[in-house]
Amino acid sequence: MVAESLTETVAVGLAKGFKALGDPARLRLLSMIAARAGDEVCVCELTDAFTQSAPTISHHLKVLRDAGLVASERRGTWVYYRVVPSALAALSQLLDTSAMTAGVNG
Amino acid sequence: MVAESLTETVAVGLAKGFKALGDPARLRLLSMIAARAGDEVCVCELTDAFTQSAPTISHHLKVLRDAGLVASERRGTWVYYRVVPSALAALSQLLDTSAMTAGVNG
DNA sequence: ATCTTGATTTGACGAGTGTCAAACTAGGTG
DNA sequence: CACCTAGTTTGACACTCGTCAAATCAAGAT
Repeated sequence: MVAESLTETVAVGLAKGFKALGDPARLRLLSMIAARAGDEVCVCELTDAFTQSAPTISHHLKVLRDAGLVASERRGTWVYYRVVPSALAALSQLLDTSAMTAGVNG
Repeated sequence: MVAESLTETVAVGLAKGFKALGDPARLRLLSMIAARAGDEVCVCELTDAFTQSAPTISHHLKVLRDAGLVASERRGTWVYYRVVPSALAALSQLLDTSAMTAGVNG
């Protein structure tokens, strides 16, 4: 990761992703969804695991969805969420590169 | 990354880190600092590269510092910033694990 | 059609955030 | 000392965010 490669435009897009992760509730939501490993998680399961109200959970899921970190699908009465691995990988890679770059040379 | 391993307390700490990255200016700042690879970057260099005012840049650097992502040191008239690789690695790892977990199994 | 359950949307409110101008601190120079 | 440059802190303001209650939408059951 080089400074010149991170233009304002690119930074805005990436920041959107990190911003979505910048809330404990959303981080836990993503964690629970990711733990399903390919399977989806019903929203009802998620709301049950949190103290926050259903509208609040729905709001957080929307933020994660708008950031492209998760995707949702309705099947009958229930809505299922799953992670978007490539999106998470992109964010991870940015930090990983930074860490390595910082440790490798001088 | 398993859902049960991400307790509320842990989530709060990690979210703090991601939250600090959730702003384009801070992401670019971190990028510029990380690009120095072991060396430090003078604040004067950073302020010159941004359209925002010096107080604003100083504020963003403080947010990154409070999140433990960067460290600062004063030498004479100037203040130098450097990344904290372990902190970035921790955040990166969380996302990396998520992505892999989600892609590996069902 | 009516009712029930699951999920999202709307509206509102308090708390937090990004930004700048102005004031202030830290260190060096005349 | 006075002065200057580098950087941070303070105060203020508009804007966003997290949260919930109430209303609404979606799909099935009676």
